[in-house]
Amino acid sequence: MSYPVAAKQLLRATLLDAAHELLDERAWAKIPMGEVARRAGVSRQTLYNEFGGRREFAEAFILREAEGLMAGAELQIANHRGNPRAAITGALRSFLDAAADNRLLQAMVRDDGDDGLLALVTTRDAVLTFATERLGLVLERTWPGLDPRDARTVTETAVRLAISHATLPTGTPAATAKALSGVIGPYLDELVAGLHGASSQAA
Amino acid sequence: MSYPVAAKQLLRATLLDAAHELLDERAWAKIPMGEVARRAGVSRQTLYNEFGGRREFAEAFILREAEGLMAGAELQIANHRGNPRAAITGALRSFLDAAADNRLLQAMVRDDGDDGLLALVTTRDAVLTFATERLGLVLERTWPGLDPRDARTVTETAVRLAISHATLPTGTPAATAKALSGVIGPYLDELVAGLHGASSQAA
DNA sequence: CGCTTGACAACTTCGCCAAAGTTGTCCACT
DNA sequence: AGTGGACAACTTTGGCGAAGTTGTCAAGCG
Repeated sequence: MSYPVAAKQLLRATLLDAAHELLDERAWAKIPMGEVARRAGVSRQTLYNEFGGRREFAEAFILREAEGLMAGAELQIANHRGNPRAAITGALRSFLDAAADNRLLQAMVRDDGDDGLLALVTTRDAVLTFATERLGLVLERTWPGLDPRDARTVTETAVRLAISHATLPTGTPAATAKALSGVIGPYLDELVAGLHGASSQAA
Repeated sequence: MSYPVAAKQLLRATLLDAAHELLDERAWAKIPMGEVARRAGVSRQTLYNEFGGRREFAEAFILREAEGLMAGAELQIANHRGNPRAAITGALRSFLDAAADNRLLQAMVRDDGDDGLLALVTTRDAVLTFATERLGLVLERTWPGLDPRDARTVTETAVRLAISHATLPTGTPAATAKALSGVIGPYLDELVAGLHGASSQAA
C-alpha cells in the first residue's frame, strides 16, 4: 500500500478513535469538532478536509463501529458451521461483549433522543432491518438450503434479543448468550435438521 | 356491593378513562390535572380528593393498565395448559393486540424520556423484572415440576421480545405472536416434555 | 503538498428574566 | 360528597443578548 493511502487511513482511524474516547465522557451532541481534532493531535481544518463535516464524520464513525460489531458476530457463525447452537452462542456473546463497552451502543441507548448520534442511525427500525438482513444472509450461506424466511425469523429474534440485552443487561454477556442460545437453539436445530431434501416444515 | 363503594370505583374508573383518552393526543407531561377532571365531568378538587395528587394518579393509572395487560396474557396461558405452544402464542398475541392501542405502552415508547409516565414505571428494569417474575409464577403453576429457573428464562425472553415488538412492530400482532412462538416453542416443548420424573436437563 | 493558524459570517446553544400556566391546598357553599 | 373560587409555591414558555460552534476562507510553514 502506498504511503499516502496508508497515511490517510491512519489519519482517519486516529480521528475516529479520538471520537471513540470522547464519547465515553459526553454525548455526541456535546462534543465539538475542534475537540475531536485536538484529541487526535491534528487541526480542526484537517478533520474537515478529511471528512467533510460533522454529519459525515458521525456517519463514518457509526459505519466503523457497526462494521466491527457485525463482523465479530458473523465470524462466530462462520466458525461454527457444524454446530448451530455454538454459532448462536458465539455470535450473541461476541456482540454482547463488544456492546458492553461500545460507544455506539451506549450512545444509542443513553444518549439524547434529541439529536445525538442516534439520529443518524436513521431510527431503530433501519438498524433492526439492516442487522436482520445481513445476518440472515450469513445464515443462508452457512447452511445452504435454509429457507430465507426461517433464517430471517431467527436472526430478527436474535437481533431483538441482543439489542434488548445490550440496553438492559440481566447477567454477564457469556451467561446471557448461553441462556439465549438455549432458548433459540432448539428451533435452529429443528431448521437445520430438516435440511435433508424436504423443504422446511414446522408443524 | 354497597352504593358508596360502587360509586367510588365508578368515579376512579371514569377519571382513569379520561386520562386514557387524553393520552391519545398528548404526552402525560402535557396533560394538566384540571383537564383530566373536566373530561371526566368532575371538579379538579374531586380528583385530588380521590387520588391525592398527580403522581399518585399516574401510579394508579399505570397499575390499572398493567393489570389489564398481564391478566390478558395470563388468561391465555391458563387456557392452554395442554399446549405450551398455543399458550405462548395466545399470551403474546393478547399482549401485542392490547399494546397496539394501549396508552401505557405508547407512553413508555414515545413519550419524553424527561419526566412523562415512563419515569413512574421506575425504569424499564423494574418492568422487566416484574413481568418476568409474574409470568414465571404462572408458568410454574401451569406446569408443576418446571424448574423455576427455566421458567424465568422463558418468560424473560418472551417479555423482552414482546416489549421489543410492541415498541417496534414488524408485522401484525397475530403474525408476530405465531412467529415468536415458533421460535420459543421448541424450547418450551423440550422443558415440558422433560417433566416426567427427571429434573430439567438441557444438554 | 499537506497541515496549521487566524479570521469570519451564519447559526445554535446557554443563561437569565418576566409572563403564563399548574399544582396542591383552603374554605365557604350547595 | 362534590363544587367553585382563591391563592402561594412552583414549573414551563418565550424572548433576548452573550458565548460557543460550524463550515469555509486564505495566508503561512516545514
